[in-house]
Amino acid sequence: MNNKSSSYHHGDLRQKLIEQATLVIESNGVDALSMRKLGEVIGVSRSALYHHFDNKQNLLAAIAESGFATWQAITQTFLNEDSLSEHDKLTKYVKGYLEFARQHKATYELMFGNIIWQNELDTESLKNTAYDTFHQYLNLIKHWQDTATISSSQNSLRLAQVSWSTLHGMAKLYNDGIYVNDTNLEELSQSIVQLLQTKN
Amino acid sequence: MNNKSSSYHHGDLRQKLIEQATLVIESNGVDALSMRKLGEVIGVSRSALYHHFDNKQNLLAAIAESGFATWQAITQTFLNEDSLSEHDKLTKYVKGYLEFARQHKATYELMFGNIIWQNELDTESLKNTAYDTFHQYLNLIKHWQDTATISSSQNSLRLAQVSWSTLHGMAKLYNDGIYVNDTNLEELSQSIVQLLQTKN
DNA sequence: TTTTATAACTTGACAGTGTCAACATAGCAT
DNA sequence: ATGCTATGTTGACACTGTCAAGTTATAAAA
Repeated sequence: MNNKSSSYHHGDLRQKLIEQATLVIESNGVDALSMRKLGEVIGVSRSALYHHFDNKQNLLAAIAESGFATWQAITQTFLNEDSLSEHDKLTKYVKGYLEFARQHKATYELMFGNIIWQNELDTESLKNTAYDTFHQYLNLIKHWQDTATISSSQNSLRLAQVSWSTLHGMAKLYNDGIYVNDTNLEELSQSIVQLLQTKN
Repeated sequence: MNNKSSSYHHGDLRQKLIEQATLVIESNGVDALSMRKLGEVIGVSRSALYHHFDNKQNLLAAIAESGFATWQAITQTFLNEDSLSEHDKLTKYVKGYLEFARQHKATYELMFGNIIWQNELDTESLKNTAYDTFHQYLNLIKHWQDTATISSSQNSLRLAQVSWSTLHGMAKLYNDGIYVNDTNLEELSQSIVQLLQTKN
């Protein structure tokens, strides 16, 4: 009775699934994630997962959402540090973005990948979270333009879109194995900041 | 001796497979491609494909390689037009890149995706082709810096990496469904060009 | 021309996948 | 105690990529 009751109802299975799935994809890639194996590792039958996620894609979406939360927490940490200059915050944002993408390759892939964005899923809250992240970035761009930290010769929205594209593109090119030399990331961060600072 | 043109039951199956597979992925996405169905549609057994490609990934790599060839041909067309100014060529390159990515979503995804770049496959020639493409872009950046078409305040290699990241990131964000408004692409192209032109 | 070697192709099989229907149980609220 | 619901299980289905073993068509060699 003791062992049976303790092993039947898992209690926090949903959270455990997200955590274990994240572990798997970060060490072996998104494609290596199997619903059946995931249940096996946790010690639960293959169908149990479907009481917590309608399908595999929704599990992946949950991982992505927790990824956005992590990134939001990271940025809040240094954006609230009063001792940092605006320029330092900009540099930290750029470097931090690329580091986050590198340290959570698979999660980052999910956050901005077609698996989540091209299909109609239960991703309403995820899409809102993602939009919040971009909206916060747009506000930062505006603020840095106001404080003359970066060039204000361009429309804020477009500059935000273009510069975020740069961050995303570099993260992808690195993560997907096209930019292989990791010591470059520091230099490339500097280049991005420099490009944003140039005026005309 | 010319082996590939020699006709058997099917003539040039290898080429047909690439063409049909491209059709499938461009209309239904890379994930929708099934080796078995592909053979079925062409009228050949499931195992026939493996006499032309060691595995599915190598078929995808072949599609990617033909994608690089297409892109190379497109750029050559307008880069050789003497009537165009350097500034026009730059604009055409940026707009053309984003349009190419949009018109060949799935092929573009393969060209720069982890499927090809993260595994060790028969991709030596593919990787060389890809490297040639980037090398040509780097030379263009140098040339445009020499002709004062764009800013020369940054190291050429780094500027090439950063600006290519911008192109790639924007293409990905658009293709993966995060940037949904297609009328933006024209404006965003202008923004990229403008950013490259600014001097300090 | 006949033989032979080889490239192209087929069938059968295996291990794996996501997901659903049907059933079973645990634990809580009534 | 009774019933409800969340949570779990097993069996099954229709897929998937890929390989081993066998077959045939065609080009080269005899």
